[in-house]
Order: sequence, then C-alpha cells, then structure tokens
Amino acid sequence: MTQTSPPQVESRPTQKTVAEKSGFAVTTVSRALADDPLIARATREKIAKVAADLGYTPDRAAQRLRTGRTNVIALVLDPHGEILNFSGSMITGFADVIRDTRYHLTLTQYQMGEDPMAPIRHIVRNKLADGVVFARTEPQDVRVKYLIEAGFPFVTHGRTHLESHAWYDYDNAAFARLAVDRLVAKGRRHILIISPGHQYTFASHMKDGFRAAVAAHGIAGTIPEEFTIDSPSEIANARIKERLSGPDRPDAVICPGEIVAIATLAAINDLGLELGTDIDVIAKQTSSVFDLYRPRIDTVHENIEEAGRTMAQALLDEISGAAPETLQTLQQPKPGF
Amino acid sequence: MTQTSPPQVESRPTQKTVAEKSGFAVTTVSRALADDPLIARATREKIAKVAADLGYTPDRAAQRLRTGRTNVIALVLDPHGEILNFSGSMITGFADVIRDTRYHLTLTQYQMGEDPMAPIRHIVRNKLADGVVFARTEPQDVRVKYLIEAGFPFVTHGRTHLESHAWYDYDNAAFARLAVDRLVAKGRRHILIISPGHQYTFASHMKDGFRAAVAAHGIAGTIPEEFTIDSPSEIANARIKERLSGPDRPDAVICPGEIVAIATLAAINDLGLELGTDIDVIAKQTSSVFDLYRPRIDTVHENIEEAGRTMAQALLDEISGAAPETLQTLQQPKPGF
DNA sequence: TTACGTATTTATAACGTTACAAATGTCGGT
DNA sequence: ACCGACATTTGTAACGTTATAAATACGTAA
Repeated sequence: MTQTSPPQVESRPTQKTVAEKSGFAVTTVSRALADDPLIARATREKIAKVAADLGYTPDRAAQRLRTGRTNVIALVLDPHGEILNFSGSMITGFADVIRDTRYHLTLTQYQMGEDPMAPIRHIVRNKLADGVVFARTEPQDVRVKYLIEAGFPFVTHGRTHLESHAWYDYDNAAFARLAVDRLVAKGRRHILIISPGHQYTFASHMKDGFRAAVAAHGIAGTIPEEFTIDSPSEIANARIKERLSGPDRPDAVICPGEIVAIATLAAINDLGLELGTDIDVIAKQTSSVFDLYRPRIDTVHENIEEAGRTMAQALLDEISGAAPETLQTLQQPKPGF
Repeated sequence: MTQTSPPQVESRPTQKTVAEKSGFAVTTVSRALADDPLIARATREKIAKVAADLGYTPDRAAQRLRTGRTNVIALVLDPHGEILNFSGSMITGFADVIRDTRYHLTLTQYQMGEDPMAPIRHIVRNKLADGVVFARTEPQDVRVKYLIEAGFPFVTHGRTHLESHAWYDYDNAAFARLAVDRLVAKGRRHILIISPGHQYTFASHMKDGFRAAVAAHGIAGTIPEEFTIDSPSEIANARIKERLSGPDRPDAVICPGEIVAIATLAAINDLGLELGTDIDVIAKQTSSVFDLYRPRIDTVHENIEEAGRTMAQALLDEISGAAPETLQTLQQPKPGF
C-alpha cells in the first residue's frame, strides 16, 4: 500500500470496497443493501454498517446503466414569461417532495416560439428521466397524447380532454363563479374577464364558469379577444386601457393572475378611474408579495407550491405503478383575506 | 427476423447497432463519432451518416460510468424567499446557454434554516455534476472554501473575499452611489438604505458605496439593522413603517430590490406620505413587470437572465480548463427609464 | 450414513461506452 | 521482394451495478 507519485485520486468506495471490508461477495453486498430478504438479517446488518462506515453511496450512472432506471424527474418549463414566479414556486414544491427520495430533478426550458413537444420527445426517446412534468396544457394536448402513447409516466398542471392521465388543476370555473359572485355582491353589473392564452384548457374552464355565473345573475359579461400570456406588460396595459375606456365600459374586472392585475390597476390609475367607486378588481393571487400592493384589492388564492408538492407525489406514485385515474386533483379556490 | 411474442421492446440503437450497420468495429464507431482525426475522414463521414439514419444518441449513463464525467451542471437554489423570480430568471439564463451543449441542468434547493453547504458537499462527494452554481455568497463563504479545496469547478453569483474563483457580481457599490446621486439631485438630504441580509457580500459592497456617496455629498445616511432577506413581506412592511415615522424621518429610501420597494411604497401609502413630495424612492429593478407598478418610481436595472447566461458560460469555460481568474464579471448598473 | 429440501451465499455475465494496446493494411525505399 | 514507417482499424478490458443461474452450507428425515 505505497502512497506514491500519482497524487492519490481519492476514489469513492464501491460495493467492491464494502465487499472486501466485510468479507462478503459483491453480489451479496448488492442484495444486502437492497434489503433483499433472501440475505440473512445478520448479514444485511453487518454489511449496512460497513457501508455506512465507509460512507458508501451507490454510483448512479452504474445503476442507471444496469437497470435502465434513471432516478430522474424531468421538469419541462415554459418559456420565461411574466407569470409571477410560477416556475419558481412549482420547483420549490417539487424540490420539497423529491429531496428525501432517490430521485433527482432535471430541468429543460423550451424557448418562446419553439415546439413544446421537442424537449419531451427528446426525454422519452433518450430515456433521460423516469417521469416528466409540464404545465399549460391544451384540451387536445399533443404532448399528453404522445406520452400516453409511449406509456411514459407524466403529470401535468392543467387538465386536457384526453384519456385519463395524472394531473393537478385549479378549479378555474369555480374561481370565475366566486369572483363574479363577489363583484355582484358589491353591486357590479358589467364584468370584464381577462383571459390570456385562449388555447389553454384553464382558459376555457374559466370562461365557462364566467359565462354561467354572469347568466345566473343576469348581468353583462365581456370576454375580450385573447391577451397573449407572454406579451410584454406594457402591451397588455395598453390593451386593457382600451377596454376600460368608452361609454359602456365595464365596472369590474376579473384577473386570472397578478401580472394581469397589476397591468389592470396601472390602466385604471392611468385612466384616472377610482378603484372601489368607478370600478372594482378581483384577482387570483399566487404570491404573498401581492399583499403589499396598494391599493389593495380582493383576491382568491392559488398555492403553487402546494400544486408542485401534489404533482410530485402523484408522479412518484405513477412511476411506482399507481393508476393515473387515481392521481387527479382538482383544487378548489380559497378566498383571499 | 421474426417479430414474435414478446411485445418487441423498442430499444434505442447503440454503437453496436451502428457498428453492425456500417461494417466497422464498435471502437471505430466510438472514435469516429468523437471526430477523432485518427479515423479516416471518409470513415468518419460514413459512420456519422449511419448513426444519423438510425437516430443514434449516446447513452449518458454509459458515458458517465466509463469516463467519470457527468455532463451535468448542478444549480443549487436558495430557499424560496420572496426575491421576485430571481431563481426563475437565472434558470432561464442558464437554460439558454446549456440548451445546445451536451450538458444537462439539475437542481437542488436547500430549505430555510438548512445548511447551505449540505447539497454542495453531497454533489461533490458523489460526483453528481461537473460543475456547480449558487448565489448569495458571504465574504468568507464556506462553500467557496470547500470547492476550491476540492478543486471542483463552480461559479457564484456574488463575490467573496477568498482566493480567486469564477464569479459574477453586480456592482452594488456603484448602484448605491448612483442612487444617492440621483436622490441628492432631487434635493434629498437624509437617505435611508434598506439592506436585507447583512451577512451577504453584496450588502457590504452596497453599504460601502452608500457611506462613501453620502459622505461625499455631506448629507445624512441611515443604515438600519438588518432586514432578513427572507422575512415575510408584512413584517418588512411594518419595520419600514417604523423607520419612516418620527420627526427626523428620512426623505428618501434606496431599495435593493423590488420586493423591498413594494414594501416601502406600501409603508409610504399606509403612512399617508406623498411620494415625490414628502419622500422619494429609488429601487433596483430586475423584472419588467415592475414598470406597471403605480406610482412609478426611479429604478436602476439589473438583468438576472444575462447574469445567468454569463455565469453558465463561465462555468463551461472553467470545466474546459480556463483559469478562474479570467472568469470574473463585475456588472455595472444601467440606469432605468 | 445418505439424501434432500431449505437457507444463504456466490460466480458470471451484461448494460453501453471509451482507454489502451495490439493488429492490420499501405506505401516508398532499397 | 523485403523492410520499416505510417495510417487506419480492431480486440480486450474496465467503469459499478444488478439479474440470473449456480453453488455451498445446514439441518433433518430416512
């Protein structure tokens, strides 16, 4: 055991090391560490102790090569738009759940205008993960079709109209109904709902809820043409101003997110309208920072971190063989304040 | 070639497949695909074509096992605080650069109160990445010491007082000077600077710049006790209110971020002070959303995505052997509006 | 004592890749 | 025709793990 010239690359202990130190064969070590009941309890304990003492940890690459399992969950992020820290919160939720499992989190982000399918196909084809996650689903989402077809585990934020799969969704129809109810209670009679990205499933649910509630109350409801979810704030602001001008302007606005709310409040301010008198705004809120926005407005909370945690658990369950039908969560809105 | 019973597990092509189809040996295929000039140009081209036709992609696990290189960059995120989408923007910057390389991005997030060192030690010990990234450095950052000691490639957002390493930093001293100058130009004579997280390097730079500028102008400058960077907005709001009350209250505030700015503006609103008359606020801005905040305030921009891109490139360069001393960027503030 | 079932452990091969050493082919010079 | 130098290609082994099949030990019934 001469510690000579080549600066002793400190190599991690392997099962071979554990085998030598413990006197068992490598195979036995492998099975013992997997807690295989075929190995005598006493042996398992001895080997576990030696492994712990040596600080042994399995080599992920070798496991992956041998078993075909990657122990990786792939997060596919939307292009960086302006949804206030949606991705960040979701990541935190995922990280919370993943932290104490054998899984790692990898991350891809497709670019604006790029095919959302590309990163997913890449992951499946090259088996880069055991499961994949993404958001912003559309009713006939091609990614969902592809993954079902491929039999690849996944979970989405947002439902589709497709065959059963694992998803988490916020009940945007309920959100819209709740929002309309509250505005009507304040005496509002002409409500504008801003719905960015008409192609997304969540938008259609929200609009359905909105239309139903507006009809039930017998008041006026306006759904403008689409506001692109990723359009720069200034453009959104300008278009909202247009909508809030004119003789038959709405006396209330429903905003499906904080950015839209901020743009709306800016428009109201810029037009010289008085909040609470001329007009009311209600928004979906996902970040506590918004509590500091002045003037304060009525909000309905959506907890993105919790969404992330639920989705992570669902995906792990699906990878373990749970039926996708059992892995669907429709989150009810919780009133703010 | 009977396509019989076992439901034909569609297996990805390997170098062996390419070798068979092309008539060369596996070793030759390996070298050809690595564009080794030892292999005849014609052969390389033939093999490349066959590989492309088959849709061959290398198995990352096998490469990793054999070479010891992971082809992974590990992002270590701070606990999810309320810095407006800092992580999200940085991730986007990284993803932009990483996208067309052979690297993947993995992600760990340590929890509030957890040892920031833990995930990094884990990554190094188990060789889970070829390089690592993190932010919020302290002058004597133990993570930096550890990584230098271990000879492990890394890049930080924020400098340290330690031996040369790769970093990206925003010139917060310059930011503070610029902010003071602008406020003084507006006639302000008593400036408060809010500095969350005194332990971080950026805070000391900012305070140094602030003190120097205030002294140069011969005006009053106040640096309050620390505001924890992750404290809930409402608490920050309350503490700022305290600071803005009383007979000798400051007539201007410098905010190192949007959240602090929002909390400050809320405090000003809540206290009934008039912005622009009683008091002025200037803030560092990292997101275009803030342009929609009303009332508008003067800001200085910091581009986090660009920071991410620069850091990613620096890290790749360091992994390729570049000297860390050459991988340091001090970003100058750019005036907003 | 022998045989046999059970409990436990082990040897061997393989996943897909690349480093290394060895082999083959080709050409010009003699 | 032979040799050596060079260009090009190939065989073998190994990375660390686990699935499979085989081997060993042990106790007990005949």
